[in-house]
Amino acid sequence: MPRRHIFTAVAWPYANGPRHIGHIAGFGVPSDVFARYQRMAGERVLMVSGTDEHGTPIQVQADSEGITAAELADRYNRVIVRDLHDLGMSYDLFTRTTTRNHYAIVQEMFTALWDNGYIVERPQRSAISPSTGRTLPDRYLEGTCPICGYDGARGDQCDHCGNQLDPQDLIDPRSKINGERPTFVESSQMFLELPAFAEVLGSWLQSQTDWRPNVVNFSRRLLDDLKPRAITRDLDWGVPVPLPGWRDRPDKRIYVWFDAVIGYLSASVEWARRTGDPDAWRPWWTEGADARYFMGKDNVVFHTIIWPAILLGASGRPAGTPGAMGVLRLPSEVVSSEFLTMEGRKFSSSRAVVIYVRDVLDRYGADPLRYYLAVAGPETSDTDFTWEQFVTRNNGELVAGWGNLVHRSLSLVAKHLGAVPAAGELTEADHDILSQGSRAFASVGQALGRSQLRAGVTEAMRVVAAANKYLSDQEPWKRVGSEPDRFATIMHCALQLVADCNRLLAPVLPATADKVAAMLGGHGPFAGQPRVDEVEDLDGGRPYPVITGDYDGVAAWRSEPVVPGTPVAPPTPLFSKLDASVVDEELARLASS
RNA sequence: GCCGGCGUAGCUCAGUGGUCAGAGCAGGGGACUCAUAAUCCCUGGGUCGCGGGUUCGAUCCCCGCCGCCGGUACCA
Repeated sequence: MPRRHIFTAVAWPYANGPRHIGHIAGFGVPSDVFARYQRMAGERVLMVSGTDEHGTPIQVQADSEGITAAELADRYNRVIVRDLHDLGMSYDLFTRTTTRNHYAIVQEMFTALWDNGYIVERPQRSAISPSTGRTLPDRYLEGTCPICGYDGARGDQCDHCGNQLDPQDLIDPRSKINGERPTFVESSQMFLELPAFAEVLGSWLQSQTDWRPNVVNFSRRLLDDLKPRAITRDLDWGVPVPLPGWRDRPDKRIYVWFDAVIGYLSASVEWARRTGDPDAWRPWWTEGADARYFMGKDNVVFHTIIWPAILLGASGRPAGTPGAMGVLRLPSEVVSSEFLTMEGRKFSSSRAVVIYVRDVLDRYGADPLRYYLAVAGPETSDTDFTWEQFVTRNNGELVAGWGNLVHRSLSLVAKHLGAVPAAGELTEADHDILSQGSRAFASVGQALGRSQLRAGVTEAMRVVAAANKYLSDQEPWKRVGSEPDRFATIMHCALQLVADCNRLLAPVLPATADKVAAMLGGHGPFAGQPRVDEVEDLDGGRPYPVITGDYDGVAAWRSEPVVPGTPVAPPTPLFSKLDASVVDEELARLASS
């Protein structure tokens, strides 16, 4: 079977701070498990992302710290790169939106849309901060609600009475940033003509029968009321507008969301250029490829409406001619996760309801976190994270389930045999357990290929449990001296199951998988691990770190026979049992931070 | 307000128009000792939110209600 091209597009984390585990649960673990599975299954995967660094929030935060937006973005780009690398995210390229390559591609796409008539200039009335001259987004506006009189109404909506508001109607409007009264100024902005794509988007969405229902339903409703959307702002931090009279203006920039989604394309191009073949990205952007996009549900509108509209318009659809990037394929699936809540509350950095990825990695390691988020993450509905469940899953499933299977099997072999034994005659029980291992590749693979992590991991862990039961039933430790042949056969089967389960779990537990593979006597790459490279900007900009990796030669998604005679050393524990006091410690951290 | 989702054993969740509604964990009992007191077996426990309706029959379909949550795109 020919290898398919599978584009794995991972939502771009915003570089205004460290990421918390809710972010990772939404875009991180699901995308990486999917990509790793597809690579093991033999497909050609291109997985890209980067930090999203433009926009008002970064500008505002930089101002408050007395540094430039670029300096702030540099800082958090580095923090996020380190977090995602340590989490084991196997990007082919994790870059950023402040590269010259990205600027160029964004401008190409803008130009293509402009040439096809899908971008038009219109006056727009918007709130401007008098002290900076910058657009003040609705989220930074507050005032008294003209409908109910509530004083904390946001610019676009009153949290008290729930009515949608026009910012200009706010009584006594003020900036949340510095309290000043905004001025409402009419200025020219560029608008993306979303209504022109309504019909094409409608039939495209209609044809998606196997997406998660929440994504399709939500998107179809949006189509009913599409309006042109401003894609520029009065701001000096962002990609310049590539038009005469606009290009050199210091106060007009492309809106952050327009440029951020184009990152999927620019990162693909950057990856290709770095491989030495500037066109190498194209096979992942043609109709024959599979293009999966992973994100939290707050990003759905950008991936099912705005990004497809950009792709369509720049490709000359529904009318026009393809731009410089050619005809670009639409997402084949938009995979959205719901939200993770934290001990019953919504994540909120400002209210210290937050668990940072870095802290979990440092204290408990990447794989336990990946495992938890894969098996108990917000796959189909909002899901609560509790430390108690984290500890319970870690101890009961990783330590006592999978870790124990590996440890007891390898201990017995190392102690009494020193190498993988050959199997003698197989009993029915032997055949049965071996068959459970080999058959699981189909069922677990099907689940992971459809981004059903919970089902896939649960199925793999069922095999782990069956193997533990097999050992308990066969009681090999009673046959060491009395029935050496039977002992060898049982242990051969046990090691085969360890090897099989290790592959089944490798997409979720890549670091652990490498350890187990090594303990079974393997050499060379097994799961494949990312690395951080410091690179030069390809077009003369500043250097920056990227996450990349060579994932060729990862273990195959099938049962491979263990080889008799391979030396087996005594194992070291794979996971650490967590004391119940961890729960109290972490809760205390939350409460006091 | 509008749109959507959820409400199933103590906890976290799965599930189907029809034999006794399931899993894991927690609880109770037992076996074993290779293994990080890990593993394995047995077991108690549920008006499937409430009230109607459709149907021979609904936890799963429809309506209403209560509760919880999310979205409401110029917040990423």
